Amino acid sequence: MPPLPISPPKPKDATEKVAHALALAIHEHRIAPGTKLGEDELGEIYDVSRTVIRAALQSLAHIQLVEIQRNKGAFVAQPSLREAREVFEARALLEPRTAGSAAARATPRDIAILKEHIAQEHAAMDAGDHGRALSLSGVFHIEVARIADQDTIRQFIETLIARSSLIIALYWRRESALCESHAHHALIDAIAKADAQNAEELMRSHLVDLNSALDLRDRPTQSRSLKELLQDPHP
Amino acid sequence: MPPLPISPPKPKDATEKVAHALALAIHEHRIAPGTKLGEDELGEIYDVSRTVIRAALQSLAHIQLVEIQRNKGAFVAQPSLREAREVFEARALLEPRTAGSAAARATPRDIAILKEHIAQEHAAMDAGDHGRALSLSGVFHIEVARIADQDTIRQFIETLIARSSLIIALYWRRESALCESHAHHALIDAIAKADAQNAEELMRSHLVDLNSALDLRDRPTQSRSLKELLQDPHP
DNA sequence: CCTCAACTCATTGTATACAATCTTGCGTGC
DNA sequence: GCACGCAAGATTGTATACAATGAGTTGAGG
Repeated sequence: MPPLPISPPKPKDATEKVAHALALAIHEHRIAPGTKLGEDELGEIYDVSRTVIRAALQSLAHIQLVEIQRNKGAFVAQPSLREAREVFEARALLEPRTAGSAAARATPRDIAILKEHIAQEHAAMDAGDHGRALSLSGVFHIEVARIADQDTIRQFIETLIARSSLIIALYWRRESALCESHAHHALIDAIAKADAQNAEELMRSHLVDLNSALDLRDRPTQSRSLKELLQDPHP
Repeated sequence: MPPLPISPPKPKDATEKVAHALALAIHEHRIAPGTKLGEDELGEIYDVSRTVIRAALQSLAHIQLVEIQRNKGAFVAQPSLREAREVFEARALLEPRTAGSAAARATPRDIAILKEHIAQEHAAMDAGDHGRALSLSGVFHIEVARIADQDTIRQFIETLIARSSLIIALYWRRESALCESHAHHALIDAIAKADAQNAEELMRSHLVDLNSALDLRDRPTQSRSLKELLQDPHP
């Protein structure tokens, strides 16, 4: 039996490598929303040509992790309040049912993979690496969707998780705990018991909790700098 | 008041132009699933360099209209039976609620746009241009999602509609009618009356009808050539 | 001292050239 | 005659070079 694949399968070509590396950096909050991603700069960092960089950026733009402005370049996306709300509405629509399906289909191996996730999340937390813990908790949701064995919906959820990472970076209420591993642990239990209804309900409340850890209220002025607001007001 | 925008906004750069042209050709069933899309060939047709063609193909690959195989090239996608079922499951999950939202938000102008769609569908049908009629009926669904004013879900629906076009090309039961304009007309009425519940139910049954016009039963052997099946068994 | 405009420079959009990989056809050996 | 292997052609993957657009700067004029 091959080792448990925690991360998605290794990318084969240079473009995917760069795209994954960038996506990971964004998910782990090592690059802030709004950051300019210059092509030459990235090309030098990853030691590939701009051709590869551009392909990777386009790929990330399609899942809305970065925003490409014609003749201006690529920036790490800054989801608006409205987009943030939409993303979590869509997650609330898709993920609970998916968790239920996962509970109905999960194999012992799947459970092991999920538990391995939890372990890694804890390890990252203990190491104080909040970015990595957050990233892993996103992958957890994707893994649940994978177990549900619905590729189409899983792909949608992947993009929603990706955008959620940006949303958390922008709108997380710092006084809130956002300690996801407890909710994830309960979810694993339900899935392991093939209790679809409970899994569905746990996922639903987990998403509600996540939402309340965010500050998605309307606000007259944003906290970001005026310059950023003027150069990228989400047209 | 500007003219009613039936099609999405005009693409600005060469890449988008090519991507839209290719997507339209696929939606109108002018290119069959499985067709090889050579880069040089397309470059000559659209009079742009392979750089542009590759970007367009990657864009289409992301919405799964084409499948790119490393070092082999791009092909018009051939959704498997399983994928076909998943796509319609996802549509059933997303579109009815979206139609309900659309009914709650539609403006008179929105209604006019939808009616214009119906008219164009009828015109295409009368002209015997089934491909164009089919493509327009897809755009109708996208337009409903736009009216619902949920960009995130609209984007998901767009990809589902795109793939549906391929699925219809592959699995349509020719004895079936697939005459969508009646269902669309009823839907417009419900939306115009702001009857969300009725719109939701009409969309649901419309999707059921669509599904029964397809033959998604398991089949031991496919109707396509052995070579195609062996070179692209959907790994 | 401030404003505006033109120019320079940096960055992106596109095209072309080179390298790597796959397909295909032919030739050799059995 | 058939199968295997090798080589030539074709196609994609990547890098580089050129063109076009935008941003920042510097200078003159008010």
